[in-house]
Amino acid sequence: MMNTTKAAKIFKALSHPNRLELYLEIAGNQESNFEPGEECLITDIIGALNIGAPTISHHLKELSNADLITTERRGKFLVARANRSTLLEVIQLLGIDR
Amino acid sequence: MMNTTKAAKIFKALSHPNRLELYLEIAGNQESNFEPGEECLITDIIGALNIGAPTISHHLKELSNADLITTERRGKFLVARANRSTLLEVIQLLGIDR
DNA sequence: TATATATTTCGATAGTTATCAAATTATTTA
DNA sequence: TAAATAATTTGATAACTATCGAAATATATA
Repeated sequence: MMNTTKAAKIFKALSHPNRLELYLEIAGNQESNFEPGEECLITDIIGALNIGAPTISHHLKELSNADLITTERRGKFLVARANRSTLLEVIQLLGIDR
Repeated sequence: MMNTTKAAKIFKALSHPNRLELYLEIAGNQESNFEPGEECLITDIIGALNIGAPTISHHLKELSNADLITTERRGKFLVARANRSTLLEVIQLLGIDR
């Protein structure tokens, strides 16, 4: 269920430039490929963003805790996917459509 | 212009439960009254939320810095109004509509 | 099995911030 | 003008967090 506490947590997850960039990278890669098989590989993102792997790991956990993404290990790699529904719910709370 | 830095700042402004509550109070009061004269009086909010006036003042400044609200002094009182357009812009950045 | 690669955990640090009490400023009203 | 009300500023503190390097773990591959 969505409430202000949960919503604040979601916004917090998106409140840091690097972490927001990370989320957009994950959400963006997802939408640019229609194949379900072409998810976002974290190892590629680490190269693109200018922060170390430990920090990426930390950020991923926060995005995951906020239900903004899901992650899945595929062999040696980590695959991330964006949860559009979480974003939709929190936007509804803001009542932007009224 | 909207970019990730600006967007992160907006999300940060909404990332604290009390401040989000404050924003929703401002945005909510606004929509419940159609008269432009019936804005949201801060003095009423201070009674409703469980935090002191200095903290409210601090939060208002952050919401204002993020362009989420505008404030105006009316005599002894402060009046707040929500900026819907800022919210719309940041939602567009998230690409939820694609 | 030994090495290489990908990610996470740990420990530490520097910077940020939500909150309050006290004092101050702005405005109205008695 | 004096007192009351509304809001802000100041100064302090406790809690949080983004980041890193180093070490540990997981997995694949030579």
